[in-house]
Amino acid sequence: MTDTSGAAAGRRRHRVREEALADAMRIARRLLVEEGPAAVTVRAVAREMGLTAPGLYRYYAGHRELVQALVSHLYDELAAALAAARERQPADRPGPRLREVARELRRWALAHPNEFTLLFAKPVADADTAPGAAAHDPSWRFGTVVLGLMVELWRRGGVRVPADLDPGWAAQLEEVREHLSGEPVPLEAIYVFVASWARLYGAVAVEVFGHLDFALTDPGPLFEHTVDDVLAMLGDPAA
Amino acid sequence: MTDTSGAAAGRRRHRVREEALADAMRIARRLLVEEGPAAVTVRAVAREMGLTAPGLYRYYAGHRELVQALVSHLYDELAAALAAARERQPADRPGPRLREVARELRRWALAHPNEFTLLFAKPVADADTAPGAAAHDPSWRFGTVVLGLMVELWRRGGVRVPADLDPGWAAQLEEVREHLSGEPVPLEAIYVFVASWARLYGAVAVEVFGHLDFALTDPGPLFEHTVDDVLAMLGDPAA
DNA sequence: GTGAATTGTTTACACCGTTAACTCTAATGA
DNA sequence: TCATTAGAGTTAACGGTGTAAACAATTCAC
Repeated sequence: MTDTSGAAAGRRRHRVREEALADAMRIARRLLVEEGPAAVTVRAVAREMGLTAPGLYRYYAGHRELVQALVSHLYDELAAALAAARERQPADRPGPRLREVARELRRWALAHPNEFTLLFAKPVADADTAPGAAAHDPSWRFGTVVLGLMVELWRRGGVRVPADLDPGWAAQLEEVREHLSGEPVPLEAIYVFVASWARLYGAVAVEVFGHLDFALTDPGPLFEHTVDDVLAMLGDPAA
Repeated sequence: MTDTSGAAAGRRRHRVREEALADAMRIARRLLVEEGPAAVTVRAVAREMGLTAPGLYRYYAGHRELVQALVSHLYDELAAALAAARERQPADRPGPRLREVARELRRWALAHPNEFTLLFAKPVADADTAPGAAAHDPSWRFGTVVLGLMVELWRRGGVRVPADLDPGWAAQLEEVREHLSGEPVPLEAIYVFVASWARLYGAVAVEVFGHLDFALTDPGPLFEHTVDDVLAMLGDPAA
């Protein structure tokens, strides 16, 4: 009647499919949050979508793909949260921006322990996360927010570059540099970036997984101290 | 015939039971290593022990208890490995001892990723790990090896205590202090211990979970640098 | 020897991932 | 327009899982 064009119909079926996929993600997410990682199951998601288990196979090739899609979805969400945090500070002050982003990373992780666990503690590297194929994997999307600010800090000078850079690293760090929008960042600075990144990420992980519970009820100040250190290492002029 | 004493029989049945428990742990461990965490299952362990699934319930109340026992077992093994590493350095040099222990922690984690994941990334604190009931939980057994060396370092002086200690921490740190064999360690020093511990643990975790793979093929030197920092923070005279 | 633990078993139920075969509906194309 | 085809969904089935109940057998204690 109104529109019998094939292209429009094609677009519509595509849209419906997209909505079903989004629905599955919404449900999987809720199961993860409310009942833990073990609850995000093919049958449970299918059930809540109003269809039988094999029906879900029209959308995901199996349980593995389902949770992989969820992981990717969560990386995007985290990246968006970090980007939003970054925008809460003036663009010309990368130091405060990085601090805000670091805080948001911790906040997000603490507020979403199940999600963070899924992202952080994938038992074994997915094999396609080998060094080199960095830019394509989902985790890059949120790491890049932090890395971008570090580049910004480097541009303003002040990053304390180490004198003795392990020679074996040149090749890999080179690889990372290529993904930094062609910035001529020296390898020594990239090394500092990686070290800083590892420190922030590690601090959050240790706290989220409760390995500080034996001593601290509020590790917040400890984390602030870590951020101070990292910013000092990156030569934040406002630190 | 030889011995019909009830006590001896009781001891024997007890020994047999202990052996069955040890057997279960051995099998669970192998399954964890060779086929991942998902493979350590009640039925699989029972099967390999030569009995039916419900039979295993005479030894473990359920799947949860089984893997909990495995976790405890692994904590003990890790603690033993760290203690052995500690003994590889002279007793009067706590700095090198701590370095050796830190290296062993990393080595163990990298050599046993599945085990480390199980220990580190328990999705949610087991609720009995709340601050206070520290000394009883299995993780204390291996954390104490590191903490003990830190106390030793403090005793030689040199630990840089922070001037501004968050007042809210006094109570919990006090709790930790009590488990340090009655040493009169100042709370500020204990704060440094916790911070150092978090840093080491976090560095290992980030590496084991592959979050440095995007940049580094060999994060070893980075870890050495972290140990340097920690030892400096603890005022190692030999650093 | 008798009673009671201890250690197993078989059976059963509900859930899981996944495959195969089938139906129905909607888009496609001559 | 009408036959064809691709897509979405179904039911049935297989092997795997955790766990509970009821039962049998062995071994310990007195």
